[in-house]
Amino acid sequence: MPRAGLSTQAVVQAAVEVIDEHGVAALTLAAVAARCGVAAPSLYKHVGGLAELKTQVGIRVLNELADRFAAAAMGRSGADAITALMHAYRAYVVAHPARYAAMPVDPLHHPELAAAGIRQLEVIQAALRPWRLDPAGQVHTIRKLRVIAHGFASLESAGGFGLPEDLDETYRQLIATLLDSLPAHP
Amino acid sequence: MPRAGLSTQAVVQAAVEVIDEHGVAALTLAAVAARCGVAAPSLYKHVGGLAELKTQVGIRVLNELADRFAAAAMGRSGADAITALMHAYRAYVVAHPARYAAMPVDPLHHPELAAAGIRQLEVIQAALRPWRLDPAGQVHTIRKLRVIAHGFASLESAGGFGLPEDLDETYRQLIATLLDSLPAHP
DNA sequence: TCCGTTGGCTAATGTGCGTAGCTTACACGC
DNA sequence: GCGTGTAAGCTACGCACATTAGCCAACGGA
Repeated sequence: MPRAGLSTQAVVQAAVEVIDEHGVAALTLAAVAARCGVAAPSLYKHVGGLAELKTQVGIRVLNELADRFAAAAMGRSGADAITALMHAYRAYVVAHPARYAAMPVDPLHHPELAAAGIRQLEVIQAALRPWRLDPAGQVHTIRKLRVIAHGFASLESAGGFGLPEDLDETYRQLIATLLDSLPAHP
Repeated sequence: MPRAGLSTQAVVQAAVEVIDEHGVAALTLAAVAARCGVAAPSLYKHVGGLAELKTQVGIRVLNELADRFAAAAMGRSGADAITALMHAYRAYVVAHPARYAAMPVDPLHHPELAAAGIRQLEVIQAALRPWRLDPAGQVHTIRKLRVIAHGFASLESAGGFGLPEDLDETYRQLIATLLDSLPAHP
């Protein structure tokens, strides 16, 4: 009985691969165990169960997106930075459509996910700084950016757009319109 | 052995009630059967199985929303009509948050759902008529409306907004910004 | 009243989650 | 090199759910 040498992160990695290949609905402990070359109950040595595994996957995905955010915002500011963030969001979802469906929509309500969610938030807040928005204005602006990014991404990743052509143009228009609606900044 | 007097529509109705009360993840044949006062296998006399039941629920929800659309657009035109449609969308989702999660995002790709999806589309196309958009402009505009409505609704119904106050204002701003971005019409 | 159809049932199978309890590989101390 | 404790694997089991098979009774029309 040689050991497989698993770890929590290895199990999460296998779960992400299962999702990428077969969709989020195919994430079962049986599938993950098979991919790890292990019997299903053995996974309980590394994760608390299916629910916890899904939470871990959520954390992983949130952090991956936060990494992309940080990279996209680096060296940019103002409208340029916001545009780069919005395109980084979409690029991640296009690269990993199934994985996006595993990203929790309300991370701040879950203690384990909150840290990863706040990482994303901070990058956006920094990018908005040049506008010197009042707190309420900042809340509305972040919400509107999120509505557009999430709305577009969830529709695109779920195949919700009938005609695939010109999606870039639609997304560009959405971003441009939102930026135009912000007050001018120096 | 008295009969329960079920029908396909009665089973779908029970499924919608289960979703409303316990969330879309709780939609199981066992739960629907219990609500109907029937053993689970008996449901197969009325629906083909869980997958088909979910499709039927999707059709029901799509049509309910299309009904709201038709009612909201009646007697209005132009920006007034678009605004009414957007608020009808959100009002439906606020009234039935769990049900919204059962609404398929890509109805046009499924023959059984397409008719209900097209009903919605036609109401929006009619409301946009005063702008006399060229076909590409119409596609982009409908997509943008959908991104905003679906993005906002899915975040709101999933508890994705941290602060509940002022959500009306955020949504109003999104609609107003989009309408402002359209060319003026006579 | 008779009989075919139809809507209900029980029984059984397969899959998946999760628990209990056993065994053994491996790292560490001597 | 040799115990030995821990932890990583295992099998066996119970439960929930979807689905199929096959039985039986209720209902409605001739």
